[in-house]
Amino acid sequence: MDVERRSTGSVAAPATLRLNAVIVSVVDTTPRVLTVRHADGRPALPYGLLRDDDRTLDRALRRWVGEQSGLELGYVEQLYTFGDVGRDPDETARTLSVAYLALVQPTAARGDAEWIDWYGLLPWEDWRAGAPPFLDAALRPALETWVDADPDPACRRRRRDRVDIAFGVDPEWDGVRVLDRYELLWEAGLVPEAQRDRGADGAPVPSTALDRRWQGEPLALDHRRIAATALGRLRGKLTYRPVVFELLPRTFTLRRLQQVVEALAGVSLHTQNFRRLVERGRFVEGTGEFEEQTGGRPAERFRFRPEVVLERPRPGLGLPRRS
Amino acid sequence: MDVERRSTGSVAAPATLRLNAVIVSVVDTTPRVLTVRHADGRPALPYGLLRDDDRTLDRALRRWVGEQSGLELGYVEQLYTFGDVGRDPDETARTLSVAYLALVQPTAARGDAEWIDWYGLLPWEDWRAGAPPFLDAALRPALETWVDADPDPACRRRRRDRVDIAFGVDPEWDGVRVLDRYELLWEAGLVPEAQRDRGADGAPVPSTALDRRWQGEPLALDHRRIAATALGRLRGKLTYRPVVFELLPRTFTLRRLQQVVEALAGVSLHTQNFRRLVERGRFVEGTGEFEEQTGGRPAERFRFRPEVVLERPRPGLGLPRRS
DNA sequence: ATGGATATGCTATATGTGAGCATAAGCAAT
DNA sequence: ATTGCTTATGCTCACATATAGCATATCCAT
Repeated sequence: MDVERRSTGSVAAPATLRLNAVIVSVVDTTPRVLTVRHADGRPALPYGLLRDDDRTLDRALRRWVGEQSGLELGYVEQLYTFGDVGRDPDETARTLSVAYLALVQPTAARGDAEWIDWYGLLPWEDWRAGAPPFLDAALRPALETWVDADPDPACRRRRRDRVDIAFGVDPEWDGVRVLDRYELLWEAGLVPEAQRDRGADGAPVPSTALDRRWQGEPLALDHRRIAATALGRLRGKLTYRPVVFELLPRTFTLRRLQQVVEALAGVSLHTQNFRRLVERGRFVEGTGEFEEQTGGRPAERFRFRPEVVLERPRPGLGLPRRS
Repeated sequence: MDVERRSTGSVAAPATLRLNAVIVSVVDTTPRVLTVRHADGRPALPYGLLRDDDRTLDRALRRWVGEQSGLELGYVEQLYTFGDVGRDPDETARTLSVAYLALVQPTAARGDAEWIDWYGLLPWEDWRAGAPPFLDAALRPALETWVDADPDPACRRRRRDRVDIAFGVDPEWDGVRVLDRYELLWEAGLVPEAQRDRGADGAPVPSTALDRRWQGEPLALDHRRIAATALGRLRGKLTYRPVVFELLPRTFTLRRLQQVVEALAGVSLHTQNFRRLVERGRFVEGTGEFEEQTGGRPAERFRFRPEVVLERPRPGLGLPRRS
């Protein structure tokens, strides 16, 4: 990128620009994210560069994802642009990443690419079997310690509020606040990245210990943060746009639809109410075909009705709680 | 920005990076956006550059907005990163803009900066006095002409669907789809920018005429598109985060709160139901003071209760329709 | 046949929303 | 003082929607 000069005389930062992709698919009941191997051996989100002949950022993304992995991306959405200094400790210049979310149907990974479990990265986000026990047993206590560690009462107060909002005790857990939670854990020094990222600055990392098992699998650089942003955004979008269907084949059973929604939302849903929502919302139409391998009563196969977006202003699958 | 080389041998595009700000305040009942004068004489969104010593993009934004206009930004949110080629016809390199939304309380503009009416840019978005009459009289017919202008029936079908979704006939008008609407008008050649932007390519601009009055005031470059993105995002956010209060002084009457919400949402609200929402949602608390200059019964002054974000998962002001 | 699993329908209750009526309390002109 | 207009505020009814169950249908494996 060109070095620009500001009229005030200071030199604009030279920067490296990247496009990052959080490519998601749901296999069985597991939401997965495509990763590649980074120089430091950790998994990382795939990235690519912008070329002169890429007319738009979206097209650039589709091009290099196709080149690298052979995947044809369907649904694509810009997530966020990350540009803090020190994101990549090996680079001398600032690295700017424009991150994208993409949804695809299950496909085999190619080359060094690998699908990993999204909840392997963010284990506290999976509430399908109820609240993860380690939340109360280990995570919240560790956060408490961090809250109390600040000498200033006002700061403690702010920390406590943030924890309460993100990890919701009094109100309830808000599935969308994935990034808030990750950032708190990072600040509290409860994920390995905190150590790594602050090594340069020499700022002290709180020593609050948290068992490795509950810290989740880290990614290279700040990529777990990007993955958290993506999960939060996707969960939000589910409720007002019919994006789930991008992850499903042309026909599917209602149970399968529910599984995929549950995988992304990270909660178990009340089946009967979910079905009512789906049918009354006219998201799908029956095909008359039936699935035989259900292990129970055969389920009808449905297909998505794209017309819903014409019929209702903000068609999304509300999430009827509980199993 | 550094010129990068990809392993495939192609040269990465040199690019210029900017930060753009959509700075919003509501004066009386008018939502306003801060503009500066661009080289071509048109108003433009203020922009600034990233410096080495800006640790984060947010900080960079706050720094140069402060330097340029003296404004201290409170609420700031990253909107979108725009990077299509040809955004700035005068630049040889691609210009990347990371756009931000910022909310401030009414403040005088400094230097060449000027506050302009947001609905001067997007007149079809203001439904506070009911549906703008020119929508049915001029805008929709012009869009119809554009829809029918495509020789391919499948394309016509897609165009019609997009128009129906964005300008909602059967379902209803969705206030959030501001960008969809602006983009359609652009594609249909119904805003002056379309002419300007496509001059270079030589692609034909549809000749569908639309009275200048209904095209809205254009901004320099693609800044009206950014302003549209901002309005849509803000309208969405209103419904699930208490951001309105960033635009209000410490105490305010419920009527004032309603005015500001109406100004942003672009609709008139049912006062009684709005009050019910606000009070039952515990967004505010009374101060016991009363406004005397109402021209009617004195109104109590209220203050925002920041605790709501602790009490409820997604506290926002639903929009009870109609006046 | 029996039990377990899945699919699917139905309903009682609570809650939320839209729309309107009614009253309270100020000001201004008569 | 009375009347009428304005804004503020309280209340209610009807209707839509969501929550949480119960109940039944239909298959498979034993």
